[in-house]
Amino acid sequence: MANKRVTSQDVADLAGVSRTTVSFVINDVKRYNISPETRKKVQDAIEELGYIPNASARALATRSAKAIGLIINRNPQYTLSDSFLPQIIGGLLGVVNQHQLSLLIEWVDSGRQVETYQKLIKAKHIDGMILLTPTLDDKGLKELETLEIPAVVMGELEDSNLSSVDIDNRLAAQKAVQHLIHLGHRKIACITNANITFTSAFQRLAGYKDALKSAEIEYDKALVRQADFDPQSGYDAMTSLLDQEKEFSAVFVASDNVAFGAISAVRDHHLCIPKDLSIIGFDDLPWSKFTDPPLTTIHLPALQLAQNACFLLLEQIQEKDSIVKHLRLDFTLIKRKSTAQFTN
Amino acid sequence: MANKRVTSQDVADLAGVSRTTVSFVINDVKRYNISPETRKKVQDAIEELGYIPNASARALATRSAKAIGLIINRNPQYTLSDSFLPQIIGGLLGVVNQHQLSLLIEWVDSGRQVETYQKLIKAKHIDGMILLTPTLDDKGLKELETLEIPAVVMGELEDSNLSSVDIDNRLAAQKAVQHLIHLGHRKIACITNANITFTSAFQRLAGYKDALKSAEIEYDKALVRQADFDPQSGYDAMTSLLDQEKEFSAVFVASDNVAFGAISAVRDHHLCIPKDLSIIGFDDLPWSKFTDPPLTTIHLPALQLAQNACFLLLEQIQEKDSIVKHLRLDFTLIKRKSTAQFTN
DNA sequence: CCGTTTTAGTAACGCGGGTTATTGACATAT
DNA sequence: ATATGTCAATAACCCGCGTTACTAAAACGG
Repeated sequence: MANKRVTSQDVADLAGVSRTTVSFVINDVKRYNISPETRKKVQDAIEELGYIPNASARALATRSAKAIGLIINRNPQYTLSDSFLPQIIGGLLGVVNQHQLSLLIEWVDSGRQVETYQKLIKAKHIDGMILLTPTLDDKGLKELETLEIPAVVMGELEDSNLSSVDIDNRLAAQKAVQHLIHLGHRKIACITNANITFTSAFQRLAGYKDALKSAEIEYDKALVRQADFDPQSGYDAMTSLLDQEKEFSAVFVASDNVAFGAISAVRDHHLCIPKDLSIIGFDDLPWSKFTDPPLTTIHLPALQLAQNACFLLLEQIQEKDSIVKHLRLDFTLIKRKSTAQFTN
Repeated sequence: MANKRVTSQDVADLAGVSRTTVSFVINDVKRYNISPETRKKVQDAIEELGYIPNASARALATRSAKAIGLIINRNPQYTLSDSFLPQIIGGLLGVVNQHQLSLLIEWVDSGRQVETYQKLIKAKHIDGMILLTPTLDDKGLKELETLEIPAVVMGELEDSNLSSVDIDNRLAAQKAVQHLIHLGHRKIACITNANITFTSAFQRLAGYKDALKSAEIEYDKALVRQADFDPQSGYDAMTSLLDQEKEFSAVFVASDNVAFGAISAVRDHHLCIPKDLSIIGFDDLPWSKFTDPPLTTIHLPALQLAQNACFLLLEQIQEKDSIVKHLRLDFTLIKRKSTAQFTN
């Protein structure tokens, strides 16, 4: 490289002051008053040399990385079709940039969560982390609690000491299914968004059951399928439902992404939505209003969830003894055209 | 924090050796032979203390950050509905993890690219960067060339010294439109994927023109609209096309995401795809086969593009004088159900 | 005019780890 | 027995910056 590195010493030399003074100017240390003239001299020198402090050196000296990590707890293949991720990243980047931080993305192999979390934090690559799509069987999360590491989970955990941000998945799912019930449906199938080791899948399924129970409809296992995040799994699940004898007039699909595949399967069975079959989704992805028919769904404030997760995390990082919080944001039932009154 | 930091000195003390030896063991420095016994002692000590080297200190000493950056050159709002981003991140994470690196995500405000690039590199936050969705008017890119910074562009640039990875957008677009022409269509509209300051939009539009030209069809500006990445803009563009007098029997939409909105608009005009109107997309997103009707499109190997971009970047980082390369991966025309023979 | 306080700026150390030059111990050659 | 050459391990310095403790000069008060 032709352009050799510029250090704060170079700035100091050019400005005719000490390195300490340069540091004071840069970090705007109030306690030590430095005269306007020297301040100006330093700033000019910085400008002239195009000096930018070395992040690693800074991190080393201050013991803080000025970075947070987004931890994706899934096999990458699932991530590929995740229409949710961009929104989360967008939300995080907004906040992170505002605070002059960096965003690191990592994905952890299921089964080696503990090591990965430890490595990230101990290496001081990041000051804290935001955990995506937690699973019930993640032993790493338990470990995290004891490690006293700043962390926020995007999702709901039962009796955990980790802060979390999410909507009330269970309640939202219940509302979704109740919407179907209000429309007169009694035989309601369910396709989960994922394997029920994922807490979101578990809770949405629980909400489905709640709704049935409160309407005194018997839960029928034969009407439930587990999908796997992507449209293809939704297609397969719906096909499986339609190919069996069981009758049903509506389906609660616990993710729009999955629902998209499910709708396609319905079409291939030459059934009409919502005439023959009502479908309600979950997530309200950016394209959900453009499906055919436009998808009735639960709107989930993805951007705000991400932003709030970030705020919570920053709070934790700054004050070491901040309280654990479980934020619940509001969801909305968006009625579009994929659900209709039950007609026999 | 209860758990105080473990340094290499602690390891050295426990193992009864010097810090230097610990370093040699960790980095497996071949030149200095250390006896199996001491190696074992050190490794045991590392294990016992759960020692993990501090990333910042390491970066400082080695002058390499062990991290690369993914630079998103767009306003975050556009990113939110980008079905492409997860695939790119997935591809990058795979390679990056394999090489024990970290992935940083940044987005740059248009207009301040230069500062942002400089800041990232000079601060040594990252060793190199991958630039997404370049625009023709990005002065920062020109600057990058002179800075001799490891960088790879995902996209095509004309006469640039920066390495790049992409498909041949222009040719692919041409093939797409030719497919329509082969089906007998002559009046073919076009909706770009984005503003044509984005090179991908510019080139796909150029391919569209190429195809028309080689079939001796006159280019008609009235049949062209610019979209803006997301389905909504596709909906608006298609609506605008349909609402004017001009006739057309097919549309080339330069992005599936945009096409998705466009299809919705067609439906709202009570037209049938492909009977009344053929549509061909571009990108082949994970859900494109589930649209109604399944979308004929250009498949773009997103994962491989990302992986190759990463490989190229790593090469550049390792050997400082590696040659500039412009990789062109293959695309495929995926014929599904949204295009049909022209019938008057 | 001299002690005291304030102000402006600096020397020096530490953050944690990579790396070079050097040492001392031991084996080999003369 | 002395010189020469390995080998294993280490002392010491460097990376670039933050920060504490200290100093010299100026301002102040009586």
